[in-house]
Amino acid sequence: MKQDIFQAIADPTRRAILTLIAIQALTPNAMAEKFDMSRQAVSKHIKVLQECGLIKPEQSGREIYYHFNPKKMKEFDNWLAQFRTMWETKFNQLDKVLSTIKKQKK
Amino acid sequence: MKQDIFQAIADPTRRAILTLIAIQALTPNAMAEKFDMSRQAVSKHIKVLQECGLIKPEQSGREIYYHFNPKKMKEFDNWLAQFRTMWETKFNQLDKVLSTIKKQKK
DNA sequence: TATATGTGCAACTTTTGGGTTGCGCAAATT
DNA sequence: AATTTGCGCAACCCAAAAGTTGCACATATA
Repeated sequence: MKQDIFQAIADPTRRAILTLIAIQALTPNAMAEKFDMSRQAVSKHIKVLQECGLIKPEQSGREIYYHFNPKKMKEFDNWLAQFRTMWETKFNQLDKVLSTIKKQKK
Repeated sequence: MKQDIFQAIADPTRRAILTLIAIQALTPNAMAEKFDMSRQAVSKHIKVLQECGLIKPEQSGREIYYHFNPKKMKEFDNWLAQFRTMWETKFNQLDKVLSTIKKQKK
């Protein structure tokens, strides 16, 4: 099951994980302690995040440190770019488009 | 049921709707024709998008044109901002953090 | 006024997703 | 060598979400 980066971010726990490990890499157990949640539940979220490339594992003995992958997160930024001009321009172009459609109907 | 903007964006059909109406406002029927999907299914997605404020309805007789709300989308951009510095800096700070943790363990 | 069209709402079915439990394995500890 | 610890994997349960069907209602059109 190939995971989607948008779907990965939809879950609030996974967003919290990303915010945490953006500061410092953590093991699954360490994450589970931060949230009031079982290790296995956290592990499932880790799997989703890892499958879509948002986090990367780093083995250290029997512990695994997961760290954040900013490059993958940039894909969001790329997707958002198509809308960015719309909130940056004070002059709202949507109203223009809408009225244009209405005129065409007449 | 208050909808979450992250969850709203998670669905590929809803993202397609946003991309479509960012260009020009559309009615539910017009959207359903674009996708291979029933009007009612599209209407459900519309409801989700509307509840979280990403789109706004504009009544015109018996038709309803839904248009994109860029301001709401900017909330997503705001959340993304916390990670932006990480992919902008060429020098990857994560490796530093990771090695720091390892040292602390010793 | 009768009919067609565009829409939302509610009930139902099917699929997906988050969480728990139980297990096995490998690395550390005794 | 035996035990503890950290982890992933698989099976299962339950809640939520996506899609379908049927309906009601309001606005156009004949």
